[in-house]
Amino acid sequence: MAEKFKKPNIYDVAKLAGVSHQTVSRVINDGPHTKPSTRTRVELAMAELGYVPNAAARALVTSRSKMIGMIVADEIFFGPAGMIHAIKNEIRLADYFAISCSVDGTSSESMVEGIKHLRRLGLEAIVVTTPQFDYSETVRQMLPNIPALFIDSKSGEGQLSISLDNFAGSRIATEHLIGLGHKNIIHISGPATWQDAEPRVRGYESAMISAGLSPKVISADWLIETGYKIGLELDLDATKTTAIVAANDHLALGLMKAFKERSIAVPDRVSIVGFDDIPEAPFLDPALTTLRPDFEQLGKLAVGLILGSVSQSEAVDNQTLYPELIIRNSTAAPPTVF
Amino acid sequence: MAEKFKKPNIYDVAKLAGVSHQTVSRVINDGPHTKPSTRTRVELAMAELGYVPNAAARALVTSRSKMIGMIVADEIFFGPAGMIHAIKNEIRLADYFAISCSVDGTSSESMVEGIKHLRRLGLEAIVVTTPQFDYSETVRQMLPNIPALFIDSKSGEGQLSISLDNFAGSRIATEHLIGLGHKNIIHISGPATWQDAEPRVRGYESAMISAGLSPKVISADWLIETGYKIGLELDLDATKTTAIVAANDHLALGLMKAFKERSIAVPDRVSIVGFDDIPEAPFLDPALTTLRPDFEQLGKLAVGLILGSVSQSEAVDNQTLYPELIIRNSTAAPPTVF
DNA sequence: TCTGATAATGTGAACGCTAACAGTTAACCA
DNA sequence: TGGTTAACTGTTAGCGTTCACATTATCAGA
Repeated sequence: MAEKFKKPNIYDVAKLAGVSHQTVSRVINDGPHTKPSTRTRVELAMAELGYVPNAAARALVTSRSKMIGMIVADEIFFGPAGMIHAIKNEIRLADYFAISCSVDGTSSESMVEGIKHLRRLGLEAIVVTTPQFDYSETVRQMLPNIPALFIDSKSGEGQLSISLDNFAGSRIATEHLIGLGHKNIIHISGPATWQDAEPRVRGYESAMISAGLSPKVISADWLIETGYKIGLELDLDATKTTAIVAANDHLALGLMKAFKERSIAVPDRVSIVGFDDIPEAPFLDPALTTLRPDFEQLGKLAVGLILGSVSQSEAVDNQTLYPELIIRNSTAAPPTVF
Repeated sequence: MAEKFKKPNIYDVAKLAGVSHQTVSRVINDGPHTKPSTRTRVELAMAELGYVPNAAARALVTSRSKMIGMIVADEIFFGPAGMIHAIKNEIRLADYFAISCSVDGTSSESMVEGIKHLRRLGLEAIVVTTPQFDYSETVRQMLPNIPALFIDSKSGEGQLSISLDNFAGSRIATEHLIGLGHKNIIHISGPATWQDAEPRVRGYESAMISAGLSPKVISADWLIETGYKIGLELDLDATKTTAIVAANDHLALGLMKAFKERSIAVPDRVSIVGFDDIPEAPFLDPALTTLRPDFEQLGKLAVGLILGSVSQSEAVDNQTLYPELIIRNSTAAPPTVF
């Protein structure tokens, strides 16, 4: 063990099994034209030597690395984290390797560094999850010749992209409130730099306008703290606001914290809907009504797309990536006063 | 672009620059003995051709892949996620590639599958973050000859391992409560299968015994739901309990939710300390006193260890991986009644 | 028993790079 | 000026695979 241990290669296996290296290669790759008896003999030899095929050598000759790169940003947030995790799992199930690289999603310099880092691996595809900015140009320039998939990217023209249906989700949430009888519903939006934020605004507006109500949007970011600050300042009575569609659960949580301090009852005085269904959501006070995205489905679709087993048009067709509305206790009918 | 595009190799660069391929190689690897003028000439040629070194070819000849594998489990939890993220970043800063593979930390079959998946890449090291079980034997058997680092692993004998000082953290938390005047303090522990849980119990017990108080532990897992259930059933008055050390923030959150429903005031009737400092902690009601681990430090230490720049004994010496106590509003002096 | 197909196996080269060494040029000092 | 050393550059081989092809074994059917 202490002395230099040389890993066995295909020739060592071949010699032990009494065949040529090419036959061993065929066994490894499930190639055709291999007699069952020789196959088992080779397999035995591989086991005995503890042989493990060398991915680098294979990659060199086939120029297929079996690796998929991932550029990820903002993975601290619940949404991105869920997506990334799901995609990684699918990549592995497809017998590929996922190599991810965290970048600062707001700095194109950091982005370039990340791509440079990944580039020499000879990736077969790349998945980019930078929810704040659109780096499709950068990626395409630095990595032409390999398919790139953008998650939650604004500009979907002529490139693989996929996203949760934020529009639909937001619309469903708003309709839920309208269905309960609310008229004055406001939306606390995510930051405009994030690609997710805008469709959530549009979904809300669309539902409001369809119901003959007038939308009102307050811009924010994704942070609990921001929700809290807004919650402290918001004058609900002036606008007769009885319900709020928050762009994510964290904003909703911040609002609730502030309302608690101000003795504004949720949902009696004001209803709140979130977005994400973070693990804490059911245990907040009150339990939060929210939208649950289907990350698993997204992962499957993503990997299907980049590996070419699903075409872009197909993906759009069975795009059942609607978030699901989970109704809990933070939403109720509006107070009768209004 | 449509027709087959052949990537330039080292010879193409050499030809364009009018040098030998070996000179190009020297430029790439910052080798010694290269005249500045030739160096720039080669660099220009590389830029012109868009040359990117092929990692597979290099790995093949040097048998150094520059890749570090990570076997991770339970990355949905805040603690593991933070560690993993930090370690990955450090790996990248060291100019290595991190390839992670998620496994089911409770199934050794899944573990074996994961290792098999990673093994053929010719990893230079492996980091194992399976907070529930100890897989050091499996890893050592399947991947002899490469250094393996275990995070939060119980059995640290003769192998690289590193962990947050859960014992110290838990002790500090308990001492904080004792310092406030509490006498009857209980601990809701994490699941025994997790390697983090036990030192937190011991830290609590140690502080209690040092103060001449008698410890009492209730076993749980990490889930909010479990904290909630325990909170619903707990008879604080019978035991005159005035403070609780929860093994993590989620348990604390569950407790608080239950206590709210039962109109048990926090911190007036009972103080609660958590562990993790999840992003939500400051915005719970009341804001949660908790312990914040230093993941960044852990990541640095981890990568230093596996790449050999830090020795195990050194690591133990400057092991400043104490979690920091963040005091918020969920802890206060005990009610005067008791 | 021979023929021609097809199944099974073997042979050499190539993938793109670096290690090891060999060779050449420049630099210095006496 | 020559000779010695250091700086620079080139040549060859080999890392462990797979690919394309060449070869041999097997087995029908006539």
